[in-house]
Amino acid sequence: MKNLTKSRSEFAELLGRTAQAFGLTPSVGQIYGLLYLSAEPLSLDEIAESLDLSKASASIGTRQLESLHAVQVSSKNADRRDYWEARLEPQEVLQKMMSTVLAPRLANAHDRLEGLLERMEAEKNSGELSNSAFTVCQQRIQQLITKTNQFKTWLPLIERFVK
Amino acid sequence: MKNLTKSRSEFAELLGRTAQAFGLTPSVGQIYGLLYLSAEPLSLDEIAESLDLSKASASIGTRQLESLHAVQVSSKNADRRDYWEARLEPQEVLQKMMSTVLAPRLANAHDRLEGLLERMEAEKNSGELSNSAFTVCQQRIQQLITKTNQFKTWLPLIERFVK
DNA sequence: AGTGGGGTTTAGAAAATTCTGAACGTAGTC
DNA sequence: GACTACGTTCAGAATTTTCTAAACCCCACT
Repeated sequence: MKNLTKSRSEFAELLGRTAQAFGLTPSVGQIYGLLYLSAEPLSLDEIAESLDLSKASASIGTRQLESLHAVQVSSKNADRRDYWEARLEPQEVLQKMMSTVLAPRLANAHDRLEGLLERMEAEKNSGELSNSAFTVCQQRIQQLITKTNQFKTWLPLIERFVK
Repeated sequence: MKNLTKSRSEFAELLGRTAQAFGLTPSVGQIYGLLYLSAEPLSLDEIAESLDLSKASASIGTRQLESLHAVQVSSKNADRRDYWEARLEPQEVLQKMMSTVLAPRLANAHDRLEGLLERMEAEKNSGELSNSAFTVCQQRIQQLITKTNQFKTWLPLIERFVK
């Protein structure tokens, strides 16, 4: 990483690993880390240069961060470059991620579990699954469905906490 | 996956992907999924056979799940095999993960940020970092530290919610 | 003490993910 | 209407993660 002090690039790497923990790529986290400590907005080339990334990665990364509302783009006039800057409220980024990433996944999981229950009933009827095995499965999956429903209810509450 | 009905192996795969979202390996999730729907405890060989995994993966996976309190091991007498069964309360597994995985990471992140601040001050004094740039960095990292502290406070509260 | 059935370890194979270079599209400028 | 400076796309290279096979250890039984 050129162009950055040791500690600023260390910060970027820290955020890179953090991003991974959230299922994002390291470079996305690094970009956010870079912008988060930057006094002014940076162009794509500056980002790629500072973090020693290809422009391609920088482009993909910034767009993804934008879709997560973690950064915003602007343009200095008389310059056709895009300039990127971090939104400085990590809580809001987190909140957005919860509603745009976590919530849909939860809904998806819920649907899959429902579908699974149906297919298991079919397997019971066709004899592939013994009655007693089915009972166990049904009961446990039902419990899981209930829990995901509960969690869905709590999610907005947790969001407000985090904010 | 031999030995399992279509829907049971689908459930295992679903949990495999879910596990990845939590930073675990797919096989770990699959094993939990298998045990979660199993009426009786299973031996290592049965797990490997059912999920089409090597015994090595099964061994590593079960041990990791044990450390997360997601499964427990027992032995039928007159049989030296280990028999594994799922703990059926996913909430408690989640809670345990929060305290054993999330909390230490938070603490670690906190320490790193503190260290970073110090090193940045040094960089300012040595002239590597301009005064104005330092001010921005300091302020923003400080904000981050404050937030992680807040989050640390909330964590136990959230844990109780999830349970 | 030797044997066999169990679990664990680990070097490296396989798979999955992430990143890059090169080609492309587009809009502003001369 | 060619040129240039920018962002984007995508095939495949590079890296990282995950899994496996084989060697190993340990204990129970003989």
